[in-house]
Amino acid sequence: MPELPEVETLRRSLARHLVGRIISSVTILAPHVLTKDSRHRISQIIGASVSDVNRTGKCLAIELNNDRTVLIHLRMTGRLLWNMPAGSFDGHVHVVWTFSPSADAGDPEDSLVYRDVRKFGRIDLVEKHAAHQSSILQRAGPDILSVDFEDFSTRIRARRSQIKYVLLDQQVMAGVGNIYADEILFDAGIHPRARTANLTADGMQKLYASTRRILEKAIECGGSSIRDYIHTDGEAGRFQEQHRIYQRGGETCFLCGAVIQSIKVGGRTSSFCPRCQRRSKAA
DNA sequence: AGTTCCCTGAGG
DNA sequence: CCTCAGGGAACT
Repeated sequence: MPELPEVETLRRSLARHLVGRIISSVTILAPHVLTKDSRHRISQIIGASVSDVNRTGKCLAIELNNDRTVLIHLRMTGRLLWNMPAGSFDGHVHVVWTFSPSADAGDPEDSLVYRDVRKFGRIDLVEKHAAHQSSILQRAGPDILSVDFEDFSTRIRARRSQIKYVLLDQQVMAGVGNIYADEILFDAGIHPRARTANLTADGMQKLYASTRRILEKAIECGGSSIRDYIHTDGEAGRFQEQHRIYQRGGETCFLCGAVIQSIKVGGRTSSFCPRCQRRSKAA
């Protein structure tokens, strides 16, 4: 569920907390969440300091000053929590990093916890120049906010399929998941099952504009907090208050009052307004 | 492009 | 108790 806006919100707060800090220890409680070949190399990060925190799609990259990178993909239920009280640790805490106090500020020792109820998330440790070969990144296309209109439309049109299926395909472009795919398609007035080959020039323009508008607005709101999703410091995002279509099947459309439909596309629940999102018109 | 798997909490 | 959701890989 953390998608591009949630991961970008995380990236910003991690960058604030971590850059310049030295990793003093790593405790692995569930080896399973580390990729196989990184498990025995994890000690390579001890003593290194964090130089930067980057993001591609839904993947976080914690860059270290020893030419190593820690890649983290949270999948469904992964969470990164800053200074989680040790007393509230439960069976879902899988990795704990500690950071030594910075020399100048006299900070206390801080910790970053990786907690993941379903254990779908993955963490990898790679050499910086080989990060794109990690099992977490090797299939990912470019970050969807990094492409221009030309590239965007070329990539979409290269797949002859249902538009929502293509938006969810991280190989085409990375970052959009089920929530934002539904919100973007509603905003653009495009049916989730519209064939990419049938998109008009105007439809493609709208799709590009809506993708940027929705994702950028969601980032401004600190992402969406649904179910138990919270950010590193425990605060919630606010974009869920602006959801107009996601998980609203059976309710009425805010724009036209029609009953919102719920169908499956690519195995994912998809809500759309049958009046605002015409399949035949493709926008 | 559909299915299965991973995994667990939530809801019926 | 049973069923389902869901990101992504792997398989068909």
